[in-house]
Amino acid sequence: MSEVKLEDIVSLAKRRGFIYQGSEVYGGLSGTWDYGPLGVTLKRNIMNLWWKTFVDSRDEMYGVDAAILMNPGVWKASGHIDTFTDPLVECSNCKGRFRADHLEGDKCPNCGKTGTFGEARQFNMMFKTNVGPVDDDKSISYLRPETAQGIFTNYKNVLDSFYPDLPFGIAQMGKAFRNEISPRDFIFRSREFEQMEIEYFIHPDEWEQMFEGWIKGIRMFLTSELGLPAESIHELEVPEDDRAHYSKRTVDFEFDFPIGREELLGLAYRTDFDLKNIHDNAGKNMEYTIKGTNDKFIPHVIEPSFGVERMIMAVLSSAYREDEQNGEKRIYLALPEHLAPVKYAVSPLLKNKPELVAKAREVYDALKKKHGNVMWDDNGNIGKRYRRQDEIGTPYCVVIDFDTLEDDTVTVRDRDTTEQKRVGLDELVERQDRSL
RNA sequence: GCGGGCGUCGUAUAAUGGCUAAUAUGCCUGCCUUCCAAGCAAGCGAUGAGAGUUCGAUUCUCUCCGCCCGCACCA
Repeated sequence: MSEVKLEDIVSLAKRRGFIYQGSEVYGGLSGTWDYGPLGVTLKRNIMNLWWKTFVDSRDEMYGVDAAILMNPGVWKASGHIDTFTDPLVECSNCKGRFRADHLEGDKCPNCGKTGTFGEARQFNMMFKTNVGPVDDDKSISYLRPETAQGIFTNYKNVLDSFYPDLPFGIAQMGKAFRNEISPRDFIFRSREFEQMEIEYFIHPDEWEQMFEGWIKGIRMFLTSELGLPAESIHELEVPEDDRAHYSKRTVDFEFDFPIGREELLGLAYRTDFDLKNIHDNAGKNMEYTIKGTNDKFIPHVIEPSFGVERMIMAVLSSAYREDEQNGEKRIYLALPEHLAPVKYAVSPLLKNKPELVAKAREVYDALKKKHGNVMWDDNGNIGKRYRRQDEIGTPYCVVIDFDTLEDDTVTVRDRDTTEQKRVGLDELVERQDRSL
């Protein structure tokens, strides 16, 4: 399973309508990806599952959906304008480029020459744009490089509307943009991506136990909900040197991707850094008063930050299977049933028998009405349909044959075992599955 | 962003400075088919974009775009 190659996933994703290169007909645009009919469903299933797990099924969570364009003051205060701007210098000898603030002296780390560096140039990883019709310095804004700030800027609004007890959290899913120097590895690092983030507001005295609680919650989500194999998930305690300056503890959840072990999501204790910024810079009181007391303080924050595309890549690569069937290679996606873009494929055993087709249509309509994500498939022969559905991860293929006409039972074929069971129609339609 | 490699139907591959760019698979239409890519027949579908050299370029050259590998980057 660790032998899954990224190119196999990319090829399947394109061939079967999950993920295409962005702007492909115009030659593409580096770092962008488009989701096809199956991909968008898979993606939404994952996002809905996350929302259901961390927001809908909890009492202390609140959702928001903030604007992508924000007042540039946000990015000044957050440090993004300063720290996302890396001064780069170029060596005139070997043409290598390096971050000026990472160099020791004027010796080129590549070719070893000294005194070959030109002037440092700024490179900002935020996408800059202009708000309003006038293109001048005053109109500059940025596409958000993270969704977190849209939560912090609404912290006060949520307080005013709900005044929840601590601890409570605000969650958001949405697009973020980073002008990466080199987007790579399929959807793993792209310039436009989607985040799912929570800012969990706590009393500072409780941060350690809250942090542990989030570690457990995340583990549970990755394994029980997303169905990722526990042995492929690794928790990395990020050492102080590698942490953001405001973070007192960060744990990266890493995953064994086809491209190697890489970060899947991050969990960071951000202290009161962000709210304090707003408190100090925007002149707004961000303090929280414990109800019935005069105990006032700026809440601290624990931030789980998920990348949607990385979840998708983890799910796809851990679901990708190849095995042998009658001497032929069989490719299938062992997706958890509740994530699969198509849950049932319905076929008449034979396409040229009108009574079978009519009955199959009935079954299809009934299942579609009940479950939504059901596909009609009468292409070629039955074996071909099975293989086709295997590749897109459809857990169940329902086949209507001559017996169905007699006793209202159908064949349900299982994707992973390829075994077939005879199931009553009523039982199938009323079957409770894990809904999203 | 640097260095190297690469770019041919949806996918995977082949070939060529000159006839209609080939094969498999896929897709599609018809026939057939009583459970794991069967068969028959017809069809669709590509030289990434632009410029140059040339009588003629998919092939050679250049620019751009994109992909892959390494370096760097990944707040």
